[in-house]
Amino acid sequence: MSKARKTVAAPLLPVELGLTAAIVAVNGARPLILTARAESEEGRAALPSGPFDPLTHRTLEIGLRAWVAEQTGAPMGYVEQLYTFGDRGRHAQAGDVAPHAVSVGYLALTRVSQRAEAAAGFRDWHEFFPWEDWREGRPAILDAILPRLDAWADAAPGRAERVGLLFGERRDEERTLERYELLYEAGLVEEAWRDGRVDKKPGPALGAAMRLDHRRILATAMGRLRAKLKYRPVVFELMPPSFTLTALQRTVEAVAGRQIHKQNFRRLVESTDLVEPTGDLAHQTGGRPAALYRFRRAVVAERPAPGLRV
Amino acid sequence: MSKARKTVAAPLLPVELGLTAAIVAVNGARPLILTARAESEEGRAALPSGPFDPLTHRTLEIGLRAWVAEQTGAPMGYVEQLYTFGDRGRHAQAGDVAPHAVSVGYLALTRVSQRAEAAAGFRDWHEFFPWEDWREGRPAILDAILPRLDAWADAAPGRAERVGLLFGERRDEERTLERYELLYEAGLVEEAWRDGRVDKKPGPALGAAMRLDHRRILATAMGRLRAKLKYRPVVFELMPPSFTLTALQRTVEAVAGRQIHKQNFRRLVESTDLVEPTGDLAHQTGGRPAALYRFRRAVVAERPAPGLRV
DNA sequence: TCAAAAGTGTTATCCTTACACCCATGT
DNA sequence: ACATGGGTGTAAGGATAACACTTTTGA
Repeated sequence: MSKARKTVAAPLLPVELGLTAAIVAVNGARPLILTARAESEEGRAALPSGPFDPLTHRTLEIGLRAWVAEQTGAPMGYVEQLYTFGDRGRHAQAGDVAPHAVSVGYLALTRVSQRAEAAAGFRDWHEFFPWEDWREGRPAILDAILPRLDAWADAAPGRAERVGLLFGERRDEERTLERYELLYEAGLVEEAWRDGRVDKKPGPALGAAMRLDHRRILATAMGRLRAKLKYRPVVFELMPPSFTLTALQRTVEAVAGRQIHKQNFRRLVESTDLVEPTGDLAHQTGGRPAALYRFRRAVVAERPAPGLRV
Repeated sequence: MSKARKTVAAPLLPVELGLTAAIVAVNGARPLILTARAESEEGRAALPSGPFDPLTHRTLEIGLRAWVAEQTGAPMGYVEQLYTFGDRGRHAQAGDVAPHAVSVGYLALTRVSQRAEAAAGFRDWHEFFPWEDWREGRPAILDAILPRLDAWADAAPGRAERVGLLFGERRDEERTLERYELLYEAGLVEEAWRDGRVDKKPGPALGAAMRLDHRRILATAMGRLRAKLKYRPVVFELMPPSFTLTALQRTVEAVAGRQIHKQNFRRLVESTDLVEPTGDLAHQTGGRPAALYRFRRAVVAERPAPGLRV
């Protein structure tokens, strides 16, 4: 604690900086992630990513918006920085061309039309995280996962508690990253043995793998989004201008990965003043027509933490 | 939404990457931030910062730990990445030598001995954020701040709501960054006119300024720490191995910047099983001796979100 | 004996959760 | 007429917030 007064003013070393985006949309009840089919790495899915060009872009976020608009043609509404990944493991497979590239991960929210979905490269995020969908109750795939995790947990103390906490009924839906990292440690996802960190375990790899550490970035995005729903009105970035309360609920459920009690959800939405009726009705519901609502942008200025504390 | 399948594989452009740390400790009732006296910029306080050297450090965090240990001699316990700042504004004053340096900000928690505090460069964080200390009720400095903010708010619609929401009695203590940024927008902090973004407003600058955007990083660190207290047992990184419940409360209050109801705090601590009695008593309390407690590390494995939801 | 801080008991209120039924429409 | 989803009322339980008083020690 003696020389704390000295600032290192040595010249910084150049590093290659990439920007990677987890662009999320919801279509009906399907949570979607925009993928770019990678040309290398055996066609594994990748998140769209591009370089940060400090000469043309004033800030990181401006750089991101620029090339996502260029690649997807759709402007992103909500954009939020997630995390900066500087792990050497990222490039274990990449031929060591750039063993130290640093990548800044972003979460972006957008809307997608019914038909543009597949054409644009959107895929259900549960293809990559099948264990995260508890909307129909405990996902069946856990019957395949838990025995393998239990076997791994038996080999060291403390592991069993982590498994129970992250994958049990009482799990916290926001801890998607920790769940993925646990599966990585346990050698059950392809990335783990591809990076050469952990030996391949017997049995199939869990979920579709992604390029580099993109699945980790997606896990981070999912967790952050699930957490953010509760205290910021971000769901509305995923909704069309007017929507029914059931559509809103389906969207929240798609993101949160679990069912929500209908009445309580409605009371919550009403009590928060997040929406107001447009006066119109939706008739294509299959049953009684539903009242249409729109987001009240004003709440953001009124309440300290407007969100849907489901 | 048409060409989303193409991954940009163009070579990344080199960028200078720095690591900046907000190293926090609490001494008694004083929340502290470790500063490095900057040699340039008229002796303004700076956060310790250093370059990321990709050749010697495997990850960003390892790089950070290495040079903080080197500079301060004290190993950091808890370390968490905050945000990556790539704003050109950072260097408006720096002579345009490196107009596009990117800096990764970190929050670190450490313990400080009674006497090492000043010698090591620790300063009360309220020197930089005097409006954040509501422990004795509404801070007096608001009498000087609010009229100036109100004047600024009168010039455009919507501003008054933001001011009320961020600086009123019902404010959210976690939104330190937004408060700082509002003062920046309003031209009331030195950084605002130093960066040339906003004209200097009449009246003194609020709080002590810091080098570059270090005060913004500190604001981010304070907000993140205040939020984290509530769902992770991070306070204990600031406590000695054994402590009284009152000392724990003082520490939480120092970080949160507000008073806590004694009985409710104690019940909360008990109900969460975060601590256990050591069996010893502290006699230097000035009154009745207090029971000493220690942190129960086991809770982390037991409960989904262990923290002090004050 | 008294100042100073430790430590406890109780109540009112709000929020969360759960449950079950009726309503309006398109087919 | 009936299937389908829209829409509501109410009650129990737990968490939170507010209150004031007793206890134990060092000086």
